Amino acid sequence: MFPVRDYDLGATLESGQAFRWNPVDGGWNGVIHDRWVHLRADEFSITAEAAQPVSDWNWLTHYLQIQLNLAAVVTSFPSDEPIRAAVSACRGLRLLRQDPWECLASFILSSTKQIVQIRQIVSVLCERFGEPLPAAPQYAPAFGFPSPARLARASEAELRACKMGFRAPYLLETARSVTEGFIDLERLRELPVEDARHELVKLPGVGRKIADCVLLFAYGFQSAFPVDVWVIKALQKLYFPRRRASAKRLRHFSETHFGPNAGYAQQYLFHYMRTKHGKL
DNA sequence: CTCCAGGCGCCTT
DNA sequence: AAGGCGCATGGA
Repeated sequence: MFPVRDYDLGATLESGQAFRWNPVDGGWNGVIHDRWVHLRADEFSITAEAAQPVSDWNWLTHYLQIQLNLAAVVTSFPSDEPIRAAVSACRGLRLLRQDPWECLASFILSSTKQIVQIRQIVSVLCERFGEPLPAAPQYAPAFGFPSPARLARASEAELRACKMGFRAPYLLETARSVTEGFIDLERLRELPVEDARHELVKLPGVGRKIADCVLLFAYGFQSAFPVDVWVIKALQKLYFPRRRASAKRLRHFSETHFGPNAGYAQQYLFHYMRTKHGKL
């Protein structure tokens, strides 16, 4: 059990940054670095149940970013009305610190897909290509996220059979690039964010948006600001309600307005737009 | 039925 | 530099 304040576990796990958390029994089942875990939360703490005895929970607390000072992050936001409304409506929403390969592969599969569909594709991919993992017996079987080497050995047809459509060759080529050492995902941690982004967008199927998702959700570069259709809607509606702003204008605004934790602000705007503000 | 979804790559201007 | 289009698949 981990004491936490101001942590909305459900919003965090289901806000479209990770795709493998399933709500069960008032909590969530998921897999972190090949370890099955059941999480539940109350007002003051998060409780974890693993399949096997755990002596060091660092993998979990790091993933959940339990030690992060959220108040300090929120204080760094600009004090304008839209971001205040988003923060107020999504109190306790956090950013996870995910595995780079799983995050990269998942977001390659995300383009022009709804979150529910991304979850479905990733689920089938893990069942077919991931390693079976020990899980608590009363729950569904668990699988690890397939390694780059395993997916590199798959055929494009096998991947297409997971319903990923035209994204299959992108995932396959990227898995091969990682396996063959064309890109070193661990080394990106040590690079400046611009250099890490430059490396990521070399991969097929990885443009600016998906690269920024990986930089933000896996590597913790909190200045990375993924601009997708929802964020464009949010920026347009909340910050430029009168005139239509070009994509370039919105991008420039996103890079200059939100400060050092812009990526965190982005997640609030994204979640606010999707859940609370969506029908406007 | 049509429209569009946490885009990207490639082709025109 | 900026904009248009096709790409699979399946909900709404």
